[in-house]
Amino acid sequence: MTSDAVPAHAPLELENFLPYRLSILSNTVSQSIAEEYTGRFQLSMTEWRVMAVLARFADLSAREVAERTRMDKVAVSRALARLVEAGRVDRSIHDGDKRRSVLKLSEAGWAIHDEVAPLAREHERELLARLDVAEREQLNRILDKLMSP
Amino acid sequence: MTSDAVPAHAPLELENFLPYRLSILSNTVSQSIAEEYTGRFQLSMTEWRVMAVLARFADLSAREVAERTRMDKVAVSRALARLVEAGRVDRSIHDGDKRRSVLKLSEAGWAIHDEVAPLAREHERELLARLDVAEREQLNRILDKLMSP
DNA sequence: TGCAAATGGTTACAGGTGAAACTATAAATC
DNA sequence: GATTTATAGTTTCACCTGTAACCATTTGCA
Repeated sequence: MTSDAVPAHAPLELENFLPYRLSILSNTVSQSIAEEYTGRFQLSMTEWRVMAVLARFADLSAREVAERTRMDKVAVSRALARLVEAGRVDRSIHDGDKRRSVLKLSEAGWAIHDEVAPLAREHERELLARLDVAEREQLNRILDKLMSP
Repeated sequence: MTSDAVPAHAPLELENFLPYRLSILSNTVSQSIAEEYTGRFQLSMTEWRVMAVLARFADLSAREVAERTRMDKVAVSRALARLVEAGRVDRSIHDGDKRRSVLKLSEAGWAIHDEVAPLAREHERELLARLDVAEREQLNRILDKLMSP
């Protein structure tokens, strides 16, 4: 008989499983922001991330953009190709190292940035509005701990 | 002169921008778990999610799996096709509705589940070990608030 | 009953993605 | 200074993804 040999299995409760919860939340938030700019500016999420980094740190190389965005260097290369093609990013070659590119937002890139950045900020504001001041501090501290090396 | 007409621009500080931090953390965590099973079991992340849901709730339809995993119905359809093909999920047809499928893990599916689930749990345990008890409670409460409808 | 609308699921298409291979340049080593 | 090794960036390949169109079945309703 097998009646006393049935294994327990112990399935995950996805709804309480932290990695799953983080994934759902992150996707929901990122997608709702992306909806605002993908249609309006023909801008993919990876492209926007590259632009946001170049807005904050000018004259980066492609590798540095990849490090800052934590994106794959191939993804960055392709996003940059589209952004340069669209005239949103200016690419030149590094003075002392002909392998490196030197990247910065163009006028047109800044114009888009200055429209998208407030939209993104507004989404963050709405999200944080669900939390009180103490919870926001807690969240920041917790994320710091979870993301530390 | 333009010296008093330079616009502020106000780029996002990605490193303090909540949606971005969530995205980085979520991707890091999910990928480190996925590394454990993609190579060993030829199992994609979407397939694992489908299996985890079917482990917890048997006899779901594909649409119900999509709802529970919050995945696109097309993604679910394709993951199921692969899982059924690999003999990891049994698919039959609903009694009173010939459109619906009725899905459950097979023996082989359960065997994989019983290896992967502990790996996933161990990763969550390691992640949560960075937090004290109070912080864990705070995180759960905060995620509930952020994810509520 | 008959027919339009809704639903479950799959397929086609048009991208996007990472791993690995590749090119060009620079740095290190001898 | 020549040769090996490392680095920046692109291209190729094989695969994954979402949207829209599609088929089959069921439901709603006249």
